[in-house]
Amino acid sequence: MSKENISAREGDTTDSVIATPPEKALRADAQKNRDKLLDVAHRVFRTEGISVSMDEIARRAGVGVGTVYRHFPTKEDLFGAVIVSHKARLIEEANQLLDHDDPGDAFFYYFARIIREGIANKAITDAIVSSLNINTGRSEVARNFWRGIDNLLARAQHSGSVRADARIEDIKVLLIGILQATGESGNFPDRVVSILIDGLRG
Amino acid sequence: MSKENISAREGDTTDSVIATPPEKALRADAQKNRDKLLDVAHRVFRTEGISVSMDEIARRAGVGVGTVYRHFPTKEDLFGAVIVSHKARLIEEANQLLDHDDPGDAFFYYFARIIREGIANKAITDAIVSSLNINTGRSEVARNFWRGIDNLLARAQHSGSVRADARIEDIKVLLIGILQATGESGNFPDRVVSILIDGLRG
Amino acid sequence: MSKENISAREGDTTDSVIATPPEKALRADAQKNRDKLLDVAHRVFRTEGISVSMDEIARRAGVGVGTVYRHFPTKEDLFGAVIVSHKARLIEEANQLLDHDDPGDAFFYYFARIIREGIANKAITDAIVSSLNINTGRSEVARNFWRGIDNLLARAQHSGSVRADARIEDIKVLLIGILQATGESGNFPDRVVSILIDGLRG
Amino acid sequence: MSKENISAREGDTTDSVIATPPEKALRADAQKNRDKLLDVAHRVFRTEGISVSMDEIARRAGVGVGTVYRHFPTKEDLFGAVIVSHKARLIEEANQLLDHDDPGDAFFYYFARIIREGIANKAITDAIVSSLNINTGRSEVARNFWRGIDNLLARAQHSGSVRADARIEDIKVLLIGILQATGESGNFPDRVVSILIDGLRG
DNA sequence: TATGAATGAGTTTTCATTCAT
DNA sequence: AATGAATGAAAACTCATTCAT
Repeated sequence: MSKENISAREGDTTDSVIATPPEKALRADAQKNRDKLLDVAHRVFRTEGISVSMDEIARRAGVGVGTVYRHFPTKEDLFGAVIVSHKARLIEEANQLLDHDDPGDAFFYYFARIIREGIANKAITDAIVSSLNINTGRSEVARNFWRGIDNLLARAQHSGSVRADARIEDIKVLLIGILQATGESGNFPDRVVSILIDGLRG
Repeated sequence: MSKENISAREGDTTDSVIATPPEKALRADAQKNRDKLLDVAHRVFRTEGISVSMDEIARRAGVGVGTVYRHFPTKEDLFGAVIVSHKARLIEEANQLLDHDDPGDAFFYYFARIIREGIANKAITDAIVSSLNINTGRSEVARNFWRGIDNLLARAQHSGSVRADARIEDIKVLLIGILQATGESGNFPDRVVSILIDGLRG
Repeated sequence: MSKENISAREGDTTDSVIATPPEKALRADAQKNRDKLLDVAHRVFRTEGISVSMDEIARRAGVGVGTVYRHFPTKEDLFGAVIVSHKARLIEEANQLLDHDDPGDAFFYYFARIIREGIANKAITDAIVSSLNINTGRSEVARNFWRGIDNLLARAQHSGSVRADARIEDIKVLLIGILQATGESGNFPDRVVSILIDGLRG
Repeated sequence: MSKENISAREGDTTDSVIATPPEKALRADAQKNRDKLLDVAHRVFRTEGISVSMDEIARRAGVGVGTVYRHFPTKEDLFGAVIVSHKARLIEEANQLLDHDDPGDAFFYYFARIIREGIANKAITDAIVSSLNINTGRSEVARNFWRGIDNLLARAQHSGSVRADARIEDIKVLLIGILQATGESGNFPDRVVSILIDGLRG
């Protein structure tokens, strides 16, 4: 598997999916704060894990805690929002990969892609990991995220590149597992990914 | 991989290694409390993870916190004690598997075995996970645990049953990953294990 | 020794040094709480010593423990704050006494002054006592405090009013000793001070 | 002041006064435990201060905590007992000094003697220090201890060697003060004692 | 009588969440 | 709307004292 034979969209960060806030439109300054908070939360959750205090997040975002709570009534909500924004980006990428010539390459590339993203950004790992819990998908985005992979998987299986018995749940487990296990190191685990992909081949 | 062609010791729980309490013999009542505490800690760590408070453990064991601390001076100590008893059992099993006829079967069986144990007991998962971080192995038991797998791995690679480029670190990542990923479900992830094992074959 | 021939500032409590709160201006309510806390801590440390719990201080101040910790992240910090305010006042006074006409009177007055302060406030005693142990002076304030006395001592010795062999360490011991010994009583020990001063005369 | 011109009884440790336990006669083994406990408590209070736990004392004495509490119903009681045994020895010495030729020497020697003892043995310091609190003397021994000094003081004042206005309370404060202040150092504070004695001269 | 296991209130400190300014 | 001060329920751990063995 190589991502070279794929029209890679490395820096593609069109947040079109995130842009839609839950409720009504926010005032400009409120939206700015919300973005700032998500941005800070991303960085902070990535480096420190979910254990950072809300005060710390508020401090780094340069706002009061009250403001954090205005936007995210619960710490879990903030964390969830971080998850969502990351997933949105990846969902888009999955959709584009559906058009790729080689279904096997597309799937394996995406599989490795997610791991790569997660390694480089603990927030994504957290996002994916926690999306297991919200399993059936409390959020639309979480559902879409896994559906994106599922589509690539189905196509790859249909083409015979991926073993027929693999299910999306298994992919979930593999991804979540490897992401959590390598989360701290920061290095892409080539051999391990290679093992997983070989195990997945049809 | 099939565990059937192995003199399986599924229920084998000979705790010969664990049975030896650290110090001298305890008074009857103290021993009863210590056992009760370990028992409660097992169950509680398994279901709720290590986040349970010592007060909660004391409450469920029907003793005062002071008693918990008399037996286990630190929460880490209590957690460690729970872990050690499990690991000790697994280590013993690994050593016995070194004598098995088919090195490949032995390794793959043990690989699955650990996952099975971890699935059944969150404490084991936590233990294995934390032993990765302390990498070189602060504790003798942790070192022995990984050494046991490494021995089986080397033998299986030598016989050609496992791919030559796999290293013990990769096995760690795979185990830790899958254990964390499936920890909540409680079911043995047959297909996922099959994928991993296929990916590991020589 | 007589403090009468000195422009005595018995009640002089110009807190010019203390008056400046550490950081920025606090919100009205926060400042009120901070003041209340310092006030309570003063009284409580004075009467009960530093063994009082933070909960107790919070309770007496009519605030939650969290509030105490917001203002003083550590018990030591709270204690330190109480102390600093007292020492700051005494340091200033020592500096002013350096200008006094009679070096002997100045020294003896200050010597008695400190005792008087310590008698009236157990926190000061504790502070002075603890500043002995940290000998070289962990805190700037502690160093300045003793330097203030040392300056007065040197001047008095040079003028022949105080025995030449006395060293600042001796003064420390005498002050600390008498403060601790009379701490509980609450009365100024006239005769004892007189004895000490006679023993110190040149 | 010199102790050389006095028939010094440096090692004199006849505990005749202590030997009388509060209640009835104890069984031999019980008495042995009581002695052991006092011995340990002496050493331990001296070096660690009153903050040592009862468990620690029991451990060092090689008995169970229960035994400690059988002999001393309260930690305070144990501490009190330590105090008493030390005072008893000093009381005897004071009584013998009443026969000394030079009343001034006798008093000053005893004064220094107590300091010396206290410096060498924090338990004594604690004993004397805490006897201030039990002021009027909850215990007979405490009363006798101070009466011993008072007798020496009166005789010295009558002979004109000690200033007439000094009272036993002042001596208390001076002793307690210097003992507490130099307690940690372990060195006899020559200059400070010299200052005190000069201040006390008639 | 001795032992040491058990107790549990109390200690310092943290942090998600609420609410007055 | 934003702020950040206040809250108080934990959490881990200690230790004087009691009591079953």
